[in-house]
Order: sequence, then C-alpha cells, then structure tokens
Amino acid sequence: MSENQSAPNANDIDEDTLFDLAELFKIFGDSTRIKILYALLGCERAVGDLAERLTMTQSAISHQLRVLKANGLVRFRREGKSLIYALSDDHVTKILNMGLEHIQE
Amino acid sequence: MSENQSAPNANDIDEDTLFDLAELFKIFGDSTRIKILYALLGCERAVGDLAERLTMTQSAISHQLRVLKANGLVRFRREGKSLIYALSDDHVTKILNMGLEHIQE
DNA sequence: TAAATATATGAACACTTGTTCAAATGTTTT
DNA sequence: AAAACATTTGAACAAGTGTTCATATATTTA
Repeated sequence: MSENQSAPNANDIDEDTLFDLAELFKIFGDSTRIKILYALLGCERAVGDLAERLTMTQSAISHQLRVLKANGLVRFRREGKSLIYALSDDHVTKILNMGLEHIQE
Repeated sequence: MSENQSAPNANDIDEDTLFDLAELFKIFGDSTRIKILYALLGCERAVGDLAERLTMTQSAISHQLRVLKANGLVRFRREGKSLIYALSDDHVTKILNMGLEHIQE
C-alpha cells in the first residue's frame, strides 16, 4: 500500500479557486447580510423597507447591500425615489437552503 | 392588493437560526480553512501532513483545526504520535461542492 | 427652484480574527 | 528517564470588518 500522498482530488482545484470559494462564503458569513438575503427570498424590497424590518440603520443596510451587489448576489432597479433590491439568481437560494439543512439536523 | 409586508417565508426562520447560519458560513469563509477541508476531501491526514501541503506553520494549521473541530466539521483520532484528522460527515463535502458550482459558471 | 424623500458614500472607531512566536503537553523511542 | 517527535495552547500583534455619524447624490413634489 502506498501512503496517502496523492489523494484523488487534491490537485483538481487550483489555489485561486479555493481562495474565491472562501471569499464567496465570507459574504454569507455575516448575520446582517444573511438577514438581508433571507428577507429578499421570493420578494423584492426597497432599502428603507429592509432597514425597517431588520431594525437597522439605512446606512448599515446600504453598506451591506453594496457588498452583496459587488459580489453579484443581489441586483436592483430604480422605482421612483426608491431602489428595489432582489436576489440576482436562485443560486443564492440554494446556498442558503443548503446551509440551513446542515444546521437543522 | 396588500403591500409586500408579509412575504411567504419572512418569518419562517427565527433570528437565532439565521445567526447560526451566518456562523456556519463564517467557518467556510477563510481560505486556510477551505484549503484544509479540501485537503481532507476523501482522505484523512495528520496535522504535519496538512502543514506541509499548505506550506504553513503547524501552529497555524492547528489553530484552524481547532475552529473546524469546535464546529463539528472535522473529527480526529490518535495514531501513535500523530493526530489524524478527517471530515466529520459528507455534509461538508456537499457545502463545498455547492459553493464551487456557484463559482464555476 | 426649494423642500422633502430615499439612498449612497466616506471617514472614524471599536471589534474581531488569523498568524507568529514561545512554551507546554503528550506520545514514543532509546 | 531522557531525548525526540507531533501537536496544542496562550499571548501579542497586525490586518480586516461592520456600524455609526455626517454629508453627498439623486429623484420627486410643492
């Protein structure tokens, strides 16, 4: 028997990809951002609406939406004075649910 | 029509669960930990082995293994002088792959 | 065009976090 | 029992991060 020096998938993924993977999870690793994403599950919302629901400052919400937007997790459109945010695709939903599964067992 | 004040699943999950969810993702949100988890995909490894592969200090690896262990993501057993670490269940694998899917598209 | 509303932005600060270094613990070998 | 090996642990420090506060931008309304 050989030692376990060359495991099946030890070199399949390059270091950069693993770095990006960590960066992705980092976005989900903040309770404010998680709450925002969860509040956007299935419905679009304006910034002020989110701030009210999460009982947080508009500024704080805006700062986090900026992070989420920069990482392609949310998109927005203008409607009058308001900016309406929504999840950018349902991949986000999948990741959230995947995490919840792990917790609730 | 009512305003979107009561979205389908806005209250399904309590705040504490969302907090725990963020905590879970926070664990995956570090490239050292991600590399460790990825190195443990499908094979058990000693601490020194991991340190060598990731070209990092044993101490640094040990500190992170401690975090992973505290959160139930890895387990270990003693074998001689070495401690052999492994992923605690394949839920970890699922979460990793889910994240990779999101990135690679 | 001035006021009001909605959101974004930047600087500052407190807080958290990952690594390093030195030392301690535990196991095996001689 | 001492030496060597493998890993853990704790303190300290630098770097990163989230919120707050004040201010700027943008759109609508009077």
